[in-house]
Amino acid sequence: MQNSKDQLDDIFDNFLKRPKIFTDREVLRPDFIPNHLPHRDDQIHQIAKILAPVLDEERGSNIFIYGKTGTGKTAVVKYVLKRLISRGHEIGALIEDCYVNCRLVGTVYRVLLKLGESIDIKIPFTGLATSEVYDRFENALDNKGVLLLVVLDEIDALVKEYGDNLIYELTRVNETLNKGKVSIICISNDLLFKDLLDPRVISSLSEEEVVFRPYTAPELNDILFERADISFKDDVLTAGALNLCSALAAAEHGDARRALDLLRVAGELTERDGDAKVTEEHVRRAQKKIEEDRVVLVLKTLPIHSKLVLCSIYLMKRSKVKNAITGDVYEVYVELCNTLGLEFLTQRRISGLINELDITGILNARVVSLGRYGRTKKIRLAISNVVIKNVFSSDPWMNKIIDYVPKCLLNK
DNA sequence: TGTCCACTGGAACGTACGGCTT
DNA sequence: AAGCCGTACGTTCCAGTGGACA
Repeated sequence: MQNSKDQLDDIFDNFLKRPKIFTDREVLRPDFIPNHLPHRDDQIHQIAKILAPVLDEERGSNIFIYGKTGTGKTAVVKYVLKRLISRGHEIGALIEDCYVNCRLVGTVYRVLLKLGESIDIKIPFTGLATSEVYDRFENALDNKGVLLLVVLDEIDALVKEYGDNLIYELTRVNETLNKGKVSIICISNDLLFKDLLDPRVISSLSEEEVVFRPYTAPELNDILFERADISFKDDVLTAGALNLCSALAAAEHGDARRALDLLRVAGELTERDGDAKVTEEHVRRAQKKIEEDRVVLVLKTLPIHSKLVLCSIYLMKRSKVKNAITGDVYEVYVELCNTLGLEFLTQRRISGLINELDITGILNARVVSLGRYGRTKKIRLAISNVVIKNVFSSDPWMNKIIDYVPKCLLNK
């Protein structure tokens, strides 16, 4: 006991004595909005000009913003809106904004709920018809006479799932309201997203379009340099580490979020090791750690049947089955369910779950035709056996079957 | 060249649940 | 309490299909 106390004291002492790396690590978080956004002056000015009429309490044009992840779309919009709203409030204009990430919020109903919250109306999180929520929102907006700037981020996710009805209704609000007004700013990662929209929606929504090109490696370097300056202590970050972060992120379609993540995690690893400087080696380890952490999180939070499907493919790979196809995976899956005494789902459902696992990047599933042996999916694990074994060994259900040898594989 | 396999994937529908309005 | 609503998760049905094989 004495021994472990001494060890603990050592750990705490070392922690307190370690070289300090960060002055403010929050600056490197993806949702931090800095006071200066390098290489985005054009977009900032463009959006500001489009929205400026709002200060006269006139409706600004709707805006459509495109660009891949980590190109600064969200940061720029939030930055401009913050400045615009505060200026508006200075001169007593009735302007409010509401930012909604459609992918996180998930459904049309909940988007409306968020919009309602932003103008202080209370809407129950379930129980009402969507049209009722819409009416309440519209009435409240008109009563208050507010000009609302609605930002619908990752709008492509919502439209793919539920269609463009919400956008259509919102673009029409201004026709029915007397006092209140709405300006819509849609942000999409998907450049082909417009094809999904009704022509009427496109015409009213695309009054103005702003495109965000990916950052180049030198541009990423500038961004990282500015952030590192306020987040790291002096002389802690080596130039090599910073350059490597930009280069790695530039290779991944110029994703600034990715670059900042790399830098933050590299700093955290340096701190944990008690090292004095962040080096290229720390950045390389950070890259590995980010990917591993993502995979482990996905694996742990998978629903039980998805875990069973994944486990089936894992067991097949371990039994040296060369090409896992849907029908065989299903056979193993059913056997695992029976072993655990669980009800099994239909093959149609499992086919869908395999597609979902493919999207997360844990699997590669490719539709192939085997001629007269039919059409199916060839399925491969995209992560190592070791990771699956480790994660599933600590899962109360999966650890019962992680070493199981499926009988249906014995004669294959 | 036509057949036919083993699925794929869209669509409609069912069920359970929490929670609203009346 | 009854009736309705949105959401999540699943089933059932079925037309469609790429390409090996006879």
